[in-house]
Amino acid sequence: MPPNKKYTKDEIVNIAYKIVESEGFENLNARRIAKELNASVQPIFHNFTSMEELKNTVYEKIYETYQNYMERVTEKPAYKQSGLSYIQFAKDHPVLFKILFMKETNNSPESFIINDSEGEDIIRRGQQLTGLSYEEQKKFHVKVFIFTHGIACLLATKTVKLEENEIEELLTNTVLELLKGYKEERL
Amino acid sequence: MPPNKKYTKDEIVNIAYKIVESEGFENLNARRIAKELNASVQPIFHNFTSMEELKNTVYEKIYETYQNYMERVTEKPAYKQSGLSYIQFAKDHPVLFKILFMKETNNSPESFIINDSEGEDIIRRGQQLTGLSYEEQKKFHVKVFIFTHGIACLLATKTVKLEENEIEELLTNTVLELLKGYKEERL
DNA sequence: CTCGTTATATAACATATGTTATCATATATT
DNA sequence: AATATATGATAACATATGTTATATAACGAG
Repeated sequence: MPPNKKYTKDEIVNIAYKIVESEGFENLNARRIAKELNASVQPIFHNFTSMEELKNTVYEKIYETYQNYMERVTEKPAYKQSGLSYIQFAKDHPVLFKILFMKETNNSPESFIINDSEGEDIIRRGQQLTGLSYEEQKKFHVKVFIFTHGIACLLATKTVKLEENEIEELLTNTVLELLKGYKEERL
Repeated sequence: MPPNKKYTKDEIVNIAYKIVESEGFENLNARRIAKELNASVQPIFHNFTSMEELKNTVYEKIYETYQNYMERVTEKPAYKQSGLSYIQFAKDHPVLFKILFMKETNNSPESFIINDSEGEDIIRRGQQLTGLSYEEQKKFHVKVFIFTHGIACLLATKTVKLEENEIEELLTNTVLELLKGYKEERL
C-alpha cells in the first residue's frame, strides 16, 4: 500500500561512509547526507532512529573495511602480511585508521591483543620462524607491533610518505635486525 | 578612566588550555570558558577578536608545554632522553600529544625532521655512540623514531599502560637490539 | 565631583545541526 | 476504483555556539 522506497538504508549508509572516509565523523550531518542523496532529511530518520544509530552503522562498516584488509592472503608469510596489511590500511584509508586506532574511545588494535586464542596462535606461528620461547616471542611480537603501529600512524597523519616497496623493506629489515640483535644479546 | 580589568588575557587562555588539555578542542567554546571564569562571554571577545584567535593562542601554549618536555636535561644521554621525553609527554598529556602529533592539520613531529641543522646535529651525536656512517645513522635514527612514536601513540590513546621504568627498558633494549642486529647484518 | 573611556553583563541575532510535526502522494490490497 | 499506509518534502522547533548591540558601571583625569 505504501509508495516504493526511493532511498534505501544501504544507500544512506554508503553516502555517510564516503563522507566519513574523506572527512571524518566531524563533517557528517543529516543535511549533508540528504544533499548528496538529493533528498530531504526524512529518508534518513525513516531508516534510522537517530544520527547516533546511523553513525554506529557507519562505524561497523569501517571496521569491516579494516577486516577485509587483515584477511588478505598473499604469497607472503602470514606473519609479515598482517603487518603490511595493517600499514596498507592506514595508507589507503588514513581517516578510517585514525577513527579505529588513534582515538581512545574505540577498541584497541586487536593485532596487539595477545590474550585471546587468535593472539596465542599468532605467537605460536611466530615461534616457528624465530625459534624463540613463547614468552620471548610474545615480547618480540609486541616490539614488532609497536614499530608497525608507528609506521601506520605516521602514514595516517601523512607525516611521512612511503611507497609499498619502501614499507616492506623497512618493516622486513627492522624485524630481522630486531631478531638478530635479540639473539645476539642472549649469548 | 576605564574600570579595572577583572579578567585578563592570561586567565582566559589558562582556563581554555585546561579545558583542551582534558577534553580536547571539541569541547572548547565561549560559554564554557565564561562559566569557568564566572563571567559572561564578553571578556573573551574583548581580549580576542574571535574564538579562532583564542584557539591559536592555546595551540601555541600546548606547543610550549611540549617544548618544555623536550628541553629537559637529565643525567641520561641526550639521545636517549629525547625519546623518553617525547614518550613522557604523550603519557602525561595524551590529549595534547594527539593534538600535536596525531592529526594531519598540524606540523610533523619535529624530532623526525632530519633536514634542518638541529636534525643534523642529532645524527652526528648519534654517530659518536653507534659508530655508523652519516647515512647509516640517519636510517637508524628513523627506525628509532618510528618505534618511539609508536609507543607514544599507544600511550596517548591509552591502548597500553606502561610505567616509566618499563618504558625506559623497552626503548633501551629495542634500540640496542636494532643496532646490534644492524651491525651483525652488515658483516 | 564630574565626565569620558572601556570592561562587563544581558540579551539578542545568526547559523548549524538533530529531530519532528504536518501534509501530500504513490501503490498494494480490497 | 477506493483506500489505508508508509514514504518523502517542507517547514518548523530545540539546542548549541559564535558573535554583537546595548546598557551599566567603575575609575582616573580634569
